Amino acid sequence: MSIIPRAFYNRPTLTVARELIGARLVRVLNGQKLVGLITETEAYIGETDLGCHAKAGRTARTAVMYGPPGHAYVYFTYGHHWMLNVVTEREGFPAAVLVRAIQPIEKAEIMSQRRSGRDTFGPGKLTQAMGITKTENGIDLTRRGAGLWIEAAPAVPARLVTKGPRVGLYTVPEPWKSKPWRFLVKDWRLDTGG
DNA sequence: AGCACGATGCTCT
DNA sequence: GAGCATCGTGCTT
Repeated sequence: MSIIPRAFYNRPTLTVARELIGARLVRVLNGQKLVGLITETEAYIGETDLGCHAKAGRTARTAVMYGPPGHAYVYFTYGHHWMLNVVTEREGFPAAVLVRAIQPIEKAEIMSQRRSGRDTFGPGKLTQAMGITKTENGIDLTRRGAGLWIEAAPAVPARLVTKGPRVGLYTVPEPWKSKPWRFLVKDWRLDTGG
């Protein structure tokens, strides 16, 4: 399988968010190669997007979003959960795609164990299933070196993809709160042919 | 099956 | 010191 190159991420964030649906998220953990298909994403686009962390400008936390595309932006929230994002657009423009759900397809049993048998559907759940924490913040997802990368996969046809408002932006003002910048697979599941 | 709420700690004001 | 791109439990229907 081929790693998705940096040029893929150096494009409009909405395009990247849509095209990451179906891609293979790969994580090497304790010598095991865990793989999940990305089934849900959200776009966060620049300082003018009041749902995006970069709305407050460049800070220690958001610095990664201002860096080159194709890197991981991992942050901690609600006192419990790690969120995995992929930095998009040109260096200097803060934007990223939040990976909200995966469908485990290789070593699914390991990921299930790490979740005590519960599902991996949710942004904080997939990072727990794949062992992604602040250690992975800032790593280059276009190389295998750090044990976390994204591989290309067959395109998911438009009829299988839905979009809607982003989740959890309770206090974000309109129009940002309702922008249809969330992409997800219908029925939460891709046909893996077996 | 759905909703309400508490957990829990980091980041920014 | 408040708020937060969430999750799991427990209670209600």
